[in-house]
Amino acid sequence: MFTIGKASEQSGVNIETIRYYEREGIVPKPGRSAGGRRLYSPDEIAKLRFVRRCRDLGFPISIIQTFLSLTEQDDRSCSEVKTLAENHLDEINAKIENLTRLREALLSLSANCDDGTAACPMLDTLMKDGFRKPGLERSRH
Amino acid sequence: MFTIGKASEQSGVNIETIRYYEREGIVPKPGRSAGGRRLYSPDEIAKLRFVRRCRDLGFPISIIQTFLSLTEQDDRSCSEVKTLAENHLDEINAKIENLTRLREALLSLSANCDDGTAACPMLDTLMKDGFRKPGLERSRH
DNA sequence: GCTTGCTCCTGTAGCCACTACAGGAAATAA
DNA sequence: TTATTTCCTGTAGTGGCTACAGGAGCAAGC
Repeated sequence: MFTIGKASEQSGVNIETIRYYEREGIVPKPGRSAGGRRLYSPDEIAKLRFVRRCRDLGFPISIIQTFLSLTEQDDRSCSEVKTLAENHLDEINAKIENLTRLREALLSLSANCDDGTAACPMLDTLMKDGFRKPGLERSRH
Repeated sequence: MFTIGKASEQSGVNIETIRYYEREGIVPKPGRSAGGRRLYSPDEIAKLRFVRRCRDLGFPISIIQTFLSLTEQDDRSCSEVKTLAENHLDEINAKIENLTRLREALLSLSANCDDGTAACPMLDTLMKDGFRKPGLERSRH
């Protein structure tokens, strides 16, 4: 059994984040030592690592919770996982497209932006009428 | 002069968001009618529209505030704008790269994910040791 | 003048996924 | 026995909004 510091090291999940996951019920509450400290089994650490990897892949917590419950009952979970992964892929593709359009818009806006001019043509364009939104939806960084 | 509803329509900024911008000091406080309602001049509406367009381009509020103060004093603001825009472009490019790597990782993970299997190879891989992070940094949706 | 319905007001809380304290207790090292 | 490190709980902050609740103002129709 490992204290939260070791669990953090081995899973790659920040200590504060581990406690946050516990509070939110994303991972089950671990046992405690006599002094009241959290003690993690290798299995519990594997679960934390799994959450981190899914987060690294950009999955939201709500989907990860579904994944975690699917790993408990193993009958025909795979097709559901695939669907969720495909939906996530669609979202990633949409984001890439959106950012690419943003890049184009920014490039053409800042292209005329050269030193020495009193009024900046980029800010000018953004202030005036007639400028159109570059993409489909706003990128929420 | 226009009420907040008209200002929202003309600027494309949500009513609640306009009040939020005012609270946060992002745009100046407008005048009020006898009954206490906000009244916006065309110039103030143009400013709101400017903020929305910058948000659509993905600029954070802090940068937009710099832009707004640069439009007040027009001496040689342009080179500063260009620098900020270029930094923002770098960030956008980094995000696109990151998301592209994510897509590759997800594609190869879900490729083996076919129906009928009891244990899902994707969840399996994510649970086991040895899986490596796809990109440089985590994509925060 | 009165009702209906729309717009507006303030203030507060929620969203997501953390992160950063403060103030204290327990475990370990020197 | 210190000194340092690690841990504990609880709360508040991040960004950029969005969504209420509970009330007031205002315009149009009857």
